[in-house]
Amino acid sequence: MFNPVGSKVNFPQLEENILGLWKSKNVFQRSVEARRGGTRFVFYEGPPTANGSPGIHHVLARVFKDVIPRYKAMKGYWTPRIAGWDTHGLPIELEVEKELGFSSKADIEKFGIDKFNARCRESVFGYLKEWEAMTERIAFWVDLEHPYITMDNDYIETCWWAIKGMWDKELIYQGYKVTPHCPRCGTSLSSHEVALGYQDADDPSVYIKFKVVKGLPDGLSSDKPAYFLAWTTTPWTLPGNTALAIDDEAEYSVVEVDGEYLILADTLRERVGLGDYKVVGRMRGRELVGAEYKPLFNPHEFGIERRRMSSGLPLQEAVKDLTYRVIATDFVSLDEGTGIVHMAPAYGEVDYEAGLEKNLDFVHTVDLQGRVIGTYPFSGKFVKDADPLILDDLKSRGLLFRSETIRHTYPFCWRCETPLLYYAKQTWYIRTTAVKDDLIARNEEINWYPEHIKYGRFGDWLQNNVDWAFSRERYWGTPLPIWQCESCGNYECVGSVRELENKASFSGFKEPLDLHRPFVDEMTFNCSKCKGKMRRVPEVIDCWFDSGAMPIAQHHYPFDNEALLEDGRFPADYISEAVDQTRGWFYSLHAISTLLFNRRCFSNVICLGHVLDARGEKMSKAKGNVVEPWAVINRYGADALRWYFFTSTAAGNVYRFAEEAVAEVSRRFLSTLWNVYSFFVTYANIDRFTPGGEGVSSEPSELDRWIISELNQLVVDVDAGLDAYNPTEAGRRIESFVNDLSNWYVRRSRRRFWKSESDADKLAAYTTLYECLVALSKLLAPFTPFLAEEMYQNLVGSAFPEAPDSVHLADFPVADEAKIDRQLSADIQLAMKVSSLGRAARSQAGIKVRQPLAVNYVGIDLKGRESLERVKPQILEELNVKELKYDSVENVAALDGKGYVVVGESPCNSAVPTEIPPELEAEGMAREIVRRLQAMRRSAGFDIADHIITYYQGEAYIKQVMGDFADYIKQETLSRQLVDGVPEEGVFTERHKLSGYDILLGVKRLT
RNA sequence: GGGCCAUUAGCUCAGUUGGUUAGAGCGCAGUCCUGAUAAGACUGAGGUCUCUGGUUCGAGUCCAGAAUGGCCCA
Repeated sequence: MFNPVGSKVNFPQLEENILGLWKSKNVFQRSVEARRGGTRFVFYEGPPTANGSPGIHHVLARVFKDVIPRYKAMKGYWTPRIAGWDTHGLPIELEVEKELGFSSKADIEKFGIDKFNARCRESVFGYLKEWEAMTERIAFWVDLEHPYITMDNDYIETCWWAIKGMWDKELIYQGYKVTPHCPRCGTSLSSHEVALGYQDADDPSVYIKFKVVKGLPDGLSSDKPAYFLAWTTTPWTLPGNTALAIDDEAEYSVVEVDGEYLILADTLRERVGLGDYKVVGRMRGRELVGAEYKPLFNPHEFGIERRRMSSGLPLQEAVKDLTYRVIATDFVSLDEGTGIVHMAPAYGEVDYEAGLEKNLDFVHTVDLQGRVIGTYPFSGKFVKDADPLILDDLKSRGLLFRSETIRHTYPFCWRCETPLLYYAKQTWYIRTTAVKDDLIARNEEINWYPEHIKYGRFGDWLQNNVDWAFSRERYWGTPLPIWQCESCGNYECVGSVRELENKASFSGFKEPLDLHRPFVDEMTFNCSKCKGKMRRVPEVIDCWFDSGAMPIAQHHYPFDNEALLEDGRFPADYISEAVDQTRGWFYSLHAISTLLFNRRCFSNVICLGHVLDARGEKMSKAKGNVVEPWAVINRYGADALRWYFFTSTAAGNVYRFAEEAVAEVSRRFLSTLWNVYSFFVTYANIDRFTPGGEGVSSEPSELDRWIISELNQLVVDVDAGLDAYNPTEAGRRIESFVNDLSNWYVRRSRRRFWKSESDADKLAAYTTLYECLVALSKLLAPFTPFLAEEMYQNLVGSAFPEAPDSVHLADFPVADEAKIDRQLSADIQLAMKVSSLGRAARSQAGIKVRQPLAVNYVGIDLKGRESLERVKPQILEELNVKELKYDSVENVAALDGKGYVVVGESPCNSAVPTEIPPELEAEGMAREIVRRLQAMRRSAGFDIADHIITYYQGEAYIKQVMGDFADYIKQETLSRQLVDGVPEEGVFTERHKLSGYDILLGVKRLT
């Protein structure tokens, strides 16, 4: 006997029970260990940070992370899954700063880096409990008891080892990077922070004249001075100017103004206010390239260093008549300004990039507090205060053409509202460009889902690879393991704790070991070159490096697990994260593994779309459209949410999330399946059906063979879908199978289950439906692990004590392809279509299906007739007709209006007669009475299997029908007797009017 | 400003190498069936396939441009 299953179900409650079962039986660990001998299937968990509560998008990622390993485990792979936590990084620092009310790095240093980092360490697991609860509740099976943690000493040590490996290959270097810098806080801001602080601001909008000294275009008299006209909104960057940029395709004009020549883009003459002046020459931009001009301020005259942007930034000697060149770049705008762009490589990212490419000079005229340095008249001023003084100076020298103000959006520090300066700072780089070809080649070996990421977003990113600026001037992170000699400037990179301890005159070690700042900063040793004191550089590293090093760092490679790279634990077979990780974790994994080993890091990756709100807009606290995952799970259950994520759209698309969509999934799919399951258990218990019992070697009916054929095809398709990392297709196939199972197989089979005699046909029906439900529980196990388990426990657990005691320990179904009958499948499909047409014809003729008809004509070709003939009984029953007759489509169409109603057109149509002979009308009446009696049984609260006595009273026609169809009525309603007379006292009684005849019916339960 | 993705019925989504009349679910209206019943079936209404051009005998599908939304960069 199976446990009784009601038609109503509380999924969240069911799931909580299953969680208890898994825990008590230790099912997750066993599902891994049971396959220990199998081929290893490696999953890498991209570590989330646990210092915020998990959102709905985390649920999406986690269920995709879950479904594939579950499937692989059922396919016999050994698939341990290790959890991980990302514990470093700016967001954590910012939160602690907020807690402490800090506004700058100076506050942190005053507070003490040790105390600050201790706070960070406490805060990183602020939401750990919630993360663990969520992970468990949605059935993401991952080993939470032994996670890797990026702040552990061992983890950091592997990062050091990796950095040292790159250092030894000369892939690490120090360079400049232009970053948004807050001069008050003294720190760079991340792009995320910059985005927080855009505001409208009034700034200067000035046109500056740069005097041409060489390369003046031909045909211009050299007796008049010529100037390049350039535009800027940041006058303070002008002393840092080292080049002018033009567009080499654009047309430039020379305009004569008050005895001077001004050069600018022709299309911008009008805008600049020179439209009415005489154009004395025109040329392509490329003709201007190489022309030389005199700097506005020669740095050597103001005590400023001039460096060359080649490797090492060599200092340049003082030059009295310094000139700079005009270069061509591809970012010169012809929509605003003058078409000639002022370039200050120290204060602009594109400027800096162009500087590297064109080997320009590099001049810093501002310090990190935003004050002008050197001996300018405006030195010592904050840059914004220096602006007007600079303009006055230029004006006095006749170099200011026009000066206005402009209102535009400019980034400000989100903490202190100070305007940000783009500022070139020293940064440590990883020379990823040195392995660009390898990065691209290794990407060839990765299967991306969706495919377009491979050569699109990710491939493009690799094609345009730039070196990885991986140092951060922060506190809570993996310290950069580079020490510098105080006296000779020599750098040494350290690759392990032991290496550090063994350095000459090493000191500063404190128990217990903590590789974070400030403790690591206190560790010093002697320079191998000059015996000077080596101190660690102040930077920590980008936390993307931490997470990208997880394949090795989680195993403390190579200090432990020396065989890691060869023992099947590398690379990953599978990872999955959302699409924003293409330049985050996907890249850091790929880059580190290519740099160190020139091997791919993962073989298959599902790249998920983002979860947006129902209107397709980003969820944000400000908009108040954030979906709380617990609310959804507590209402509909984790399976419903999982199924929604798997099947609602292709994994790479955005998800338009609405709670109602989860409700629909629950109704449409989970409830339908549950109904089938409940139906089966209810009747199987009544008939004491025992699966696998010795018994009648039953002859499966056409219908049974059909659903078994469909089932085996389903197994093939689901297996293929999951094997191709496409849970969406696989899930949708299951959905359509369940629909067929419920709406055709079960509906068509109902009579077989509730008929009284237990014959071979009945047994075949039970056996077939049982097989379908058990197979479904296994197919669904990776997708909806709770419902699958519930069904499995009841269907298999009770009948086969020797079977695995969890569906997640079972093997994935294997299709018996011999049972796939494509012809039969096509036959039934056609039967469904013909039934549909027949019902439509009845509907138009106004004849209900309960009314039997003598014949239904089907217009169809010969091949179709053969098909239908094979499944004829099903159609006769479905349409409630005595006979199915075939003819050509034309002949059937011709019946329309001649006593028939015809529906459909090529390739088939259907005709039903409108006249009903009396004997069929009586039969219809009998069925009508049966239906009323059935409804009354239910209203009276009888059990399905209760036998009854039926009372009736009515006119002669009713009595005749009751008599003629007595056997039928008795059988259908489980009536022992049909009594023509007044029901006894207390009998459930109803009065009906059927086709104009009054009838009184009573039902009495027999005990 | 650049790159990638998306845009198909009121809503959520399918739509294969270009090929007959563009489909499903939900919702809506109506009818039916019913001991799976807070399900189910059928019918109907609902589409300038975002827009503009192009290639082609033929475009939802290929190409170019634009718009809107999303993501990543700047």
